[in-house]
Amino acid sequence: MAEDKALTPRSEDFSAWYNEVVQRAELTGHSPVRGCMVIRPHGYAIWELVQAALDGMFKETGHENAYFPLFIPESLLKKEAEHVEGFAPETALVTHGGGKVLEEPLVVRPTSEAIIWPIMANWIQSYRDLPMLINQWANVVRWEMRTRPFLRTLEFLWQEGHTAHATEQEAEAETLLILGIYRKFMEDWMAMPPVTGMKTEWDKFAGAVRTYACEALMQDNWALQAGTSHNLGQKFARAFDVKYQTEEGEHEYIWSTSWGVSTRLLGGLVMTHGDDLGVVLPPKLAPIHVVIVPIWKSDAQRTDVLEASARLKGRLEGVRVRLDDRDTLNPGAKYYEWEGKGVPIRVEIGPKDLDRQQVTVVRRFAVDTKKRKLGVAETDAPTVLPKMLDEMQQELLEAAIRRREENSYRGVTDYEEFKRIIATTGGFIFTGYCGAEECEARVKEDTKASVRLIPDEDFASERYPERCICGGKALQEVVWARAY
RNA sequence: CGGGACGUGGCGCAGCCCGGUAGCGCGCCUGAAUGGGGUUCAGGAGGUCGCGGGUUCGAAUCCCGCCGUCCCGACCA
Repeated sequence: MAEDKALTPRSEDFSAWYNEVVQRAELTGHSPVRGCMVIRPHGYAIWELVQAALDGMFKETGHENAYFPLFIPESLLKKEAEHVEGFAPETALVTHGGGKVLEEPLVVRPTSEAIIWPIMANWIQSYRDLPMLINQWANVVRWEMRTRPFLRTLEFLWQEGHTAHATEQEAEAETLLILGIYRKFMEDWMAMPPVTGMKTEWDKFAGAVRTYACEALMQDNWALQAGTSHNLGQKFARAFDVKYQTEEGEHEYIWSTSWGVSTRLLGGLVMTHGDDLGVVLPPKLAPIHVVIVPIWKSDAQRTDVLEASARLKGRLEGVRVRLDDRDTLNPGAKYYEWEGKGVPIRVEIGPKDLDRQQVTVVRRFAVDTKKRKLGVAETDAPTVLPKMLDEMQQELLEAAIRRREENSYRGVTDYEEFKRIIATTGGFIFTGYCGAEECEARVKEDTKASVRLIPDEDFASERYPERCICGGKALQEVVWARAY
């Protein structure tokens, strides 16, 4: 499918590799619109698995889906001062409709707080209506200067949760619950273990009181902000006049949250696991778990191997199997194609296998390379393959955790050492921090690394240095990295 | 938005300097053989040369303007 036989190796040019690999795997395609991408069927199938898993987790925790309009009257977006300041510069504005100039321009949603809260305000009357836990799956538009497939596009798909609570504590609990769900999803499904924590004051969501985030380390040791959960306090409630009546008959503003993950996750998936052959998919998010490649030389063999292939396919319950019986491609060509797309397991069935009553099983990756290719008795395959998929999922996670730990540097105090790490290996650098925005700005200027977050108790060091890397007194610990 | 490069069949490119009516590789279609790591041979289809204007007998090629893409920077939950 692809024009060149080999991908640019990751070690040579990670960015070029990334662009090539998403094309090679047919995850994305070019569009005639600047900065917008096409998500092709294989990419969209992965997104559907992401959606299904997250949607289930949201519903288990009491959330319901709804859908709100794409367009936001400009006046509504302007109601929350910080929010508009943050988003106005990157919005698309519809000024004409039906051939006429609109009386009021419509903003194409960059996020939906400004359209959701005026509507939800009417849904909420009483304390009995709370908490109100709403999610929507939608597309949003942000007019970014520079775009990259999945990582930053003008239009992207995401989910955005919006919840209303009676108390500040409940809103904070919700914000943290979702952060936990995101983390669990990234670990258990994506095998992309993030570091979690809180954003600095100046890096939080426009209009939030606190922003929590998941930051995952990619193979080039740059960080990817993979999900955010915001405690909005009463800022939006006040801006959009969202009140409820308490048991005592008083009128109070609600406390709200919002949270989201997007198709950017797919970029993270590629950059976390991909190799120089293409994408590597964790089995839980692989649209195809097992591809069967039949091999034959004569028509008689063709009949036999196709029959054996169909038999195996029928016995693999709960496994997503694809039988690649195209006779226009050589087996080798098929291997490359499916490896590029990240299919976890390939099963080859040829005359030699039939003779031995076995199938040849080839794993897309293997920590123990001796296990990459094995003969498995045909009768055992239906039990061996599902087990193998579970192992692969686990191995990917373990490898990613190992990589994150190996590339995390703790207790760094010397700025020269900090600069050296950023300039050579990169990774997460945990340091003491004075808390000054100017301090981060200077480091950013010097090294392009930024404060990713203030790590939560699961990631914080036992003791962090007393001094910030600027030499000032450290008030807290932060994690630095170069970021996408 | 500043600096640089580039827009030519689906993809990647050559041709442009020195104007004469478009070519290569991959992919695609047909047929045959092949088939355990990107198969081979033969035949074939496919192009408003980014858009608009100008110069010229004649423009992919020269000139002007616009649009777009990529890289660096600025910007970026």
